[in-house]
This record gives sequence, C-alpha cells and structure tokens, in this order.
Amino acid sequence: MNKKQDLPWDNPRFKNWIALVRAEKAVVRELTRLLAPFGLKIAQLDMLMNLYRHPGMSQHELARRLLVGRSNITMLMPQLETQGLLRRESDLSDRRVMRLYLTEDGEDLLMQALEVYTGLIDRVMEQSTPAQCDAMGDQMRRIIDMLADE
Amino acid sequence: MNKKQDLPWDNPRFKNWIALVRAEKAVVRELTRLLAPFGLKIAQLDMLMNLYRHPGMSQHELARRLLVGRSNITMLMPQLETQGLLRRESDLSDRRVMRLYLTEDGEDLLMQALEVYTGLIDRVMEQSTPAQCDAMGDQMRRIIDMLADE
DNA sequence: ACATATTAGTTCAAGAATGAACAAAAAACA
DNA sequence: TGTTTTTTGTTCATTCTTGAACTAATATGT
Repeated sequence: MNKKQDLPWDNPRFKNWIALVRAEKAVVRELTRLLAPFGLKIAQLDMLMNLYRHPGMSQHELARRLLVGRSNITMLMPQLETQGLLRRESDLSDRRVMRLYLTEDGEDLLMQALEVYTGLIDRVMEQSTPAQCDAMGDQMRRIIDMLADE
Repeated sequence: MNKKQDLPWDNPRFKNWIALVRAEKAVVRELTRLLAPFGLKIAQLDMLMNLYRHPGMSQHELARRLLVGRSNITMLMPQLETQGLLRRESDLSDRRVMRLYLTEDGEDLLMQALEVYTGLIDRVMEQSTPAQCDAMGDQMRRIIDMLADE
C-alpha cells in the first residue's frame, strides 16, 4: 500500500547504500585509470594479490574468492601467462587441478601496482577517522557473512 | 623500499576497503538474483529509478548520473522501450536530445522491484545501528565529492 | 570392483559495457 | 552572416563476464 509514502529515497538505509555503490564505482573508475600504465586491469590485480597471499591456489579456489565464475579465470589465464606474470602447474596428486604461482615479474609488478592502489585507498579513506573506517569495515564484514552462500 | 613491511594487508584502511568491495559485490549478486523474476537487470532498474525521480531526463544526463558511457544508454534503450517500460520523445527546442519518461507499466514494475530492493537493503543494513549506517553514508558521500571529476 | 556422483577446468555462445569515430544539431565567435 | 567548436546520440569493433554443456579425473556408495 502507501506506495508513494515509503519511497526508498526517504529511507536513510537505502540512501546510504546508494552512496556506497556510487563511491565504490567512483573509486573503481579512478583505480582503473591509475592501473592502465601498468597494463593491468582490476580483475588481474585481484588475481595477483590473491596469489601472492595464497601461492599454489587452484583456479576454482581463486574464482570462489574473487566471486567470479570459473570460466572467467580460464579466460584471463592466457593474458597473465603470456605476460609472464604467473605460471600454472598441474597438481600431481590430483590431476584435475591447476596450481597457480606468481613469477618474479608478477611479484614485482604487483608490488608496484599495490603502491598505487594503497595510495588511492589511503587518500580515499583519509576522509574518515581511523575509528570510523574500522567501524565501516566491520559493517561490511557483517554483511559479507550474512550473504555468504555455502 | 621496505616492500615486505608495508604490505597493504596490514593496512587497516586497505583491509576495510577490500571488505567494502566484497560486500558490495555480494549484495549486487543477491540483488541480481532477486530481480530476475521481474525480467530486470540492475542497470535497467537504475535507469528506471533515475527517470522516476527526474522525468524528462536526457540520455546524456542519465549516463552521467549513472557513471556509464553514453553509448551504454543507447544500447539499453531498445530493451526498455520494447518492454514498454519507458518512452522517448524528441525535445522540440533542441532536436539533438531525447527526453525520457517512464510509462505506467514502467512505474508499476519499478514500484514492485523497489520493494524487493529496499527489502534487501534493509536486511543488509540491519547489521548496523542507524547511527553507524548514517556515518557510513557520510563517509561515502565525502569520497564521492573527493573524486567528483568535472 | 563397478556404477554413479561430484569436481576442476575448458569451450562456446550470448549479454553487457566501453571508447573511438561519426552525423546532426546547436552554440560560439568572427 | 558564415565558419568553427561543442554537444547529443548512434554505430561499431573490442573486451569482460557469465552460464550451460562438455571432458577428464576423482569420490562415493553398493
């Protein structure tokens, strides 16, 4: 009922969520711009970051962690492999899985790109106090847990 | 220098930002799922929402507001028009611009979809107190302002 | 052991989003 | 007025992402 009265724009929660989406989009845009000189896209940087932290990850694990389809990983592999940023090795104990490792070049490029990334995030997050920033992060982690589907 | 010591994962700001990105992605995933029964995609819902608030918007204004390219709007138009959700009228005083208006059907569908959308956001935002939620929204708006490019 | 799941990765076709190049209309300016 | 710039929207080629169908390898259950 009351269709006109409870429009979402009057709902603080909704308005704040929309702000979050727009902020995220703006940062993604800027990050894309900053990464271009490295020949890297965000999706690729995400992969490198995850492989740095968890060397030997399988493609399936990587896909799950990045919230993308398995086929997406397959499609992105050739680029990263021919760029020499990572290498794939068949797992000997389970011949279905491919284990992924950064190369030296991949690690070097990652470090350079991360400096740009953290620089941007620092600038962005300086808009808030550390306490606010942490509170926001906690909120986000609660949301992630709530929607975790498995 | 100190490459290993200032890794971004030890940086609270960075960690919190990553959480935000993951939370946003999770919500987008869930929303996509919830909108499927309406035959709507998020991009289309965004357009309907903006046209509801600002009837008669031009495609260019809409693109800027949604942070997408102008061509993107052009490509999405045929779907929404043949679905009968909106109509386009040439502006008489400036024959370059197309003015966009929701149809009755578009408005009806929008209201139904918005109920689902706000329901999800309410559930998601219930993870925080109203004050925390507002604080987060303020942070996001500061970020948007900071990155506003024009 | 053997038939039946399930799982990892690939292939393929389709849908979205982008940016560059373009046409038409309007604005700016001389 | 007439020329040049800007602006609006479209077209097109390209890239990214997805999901379904498929193969090969492993698990499960009897």
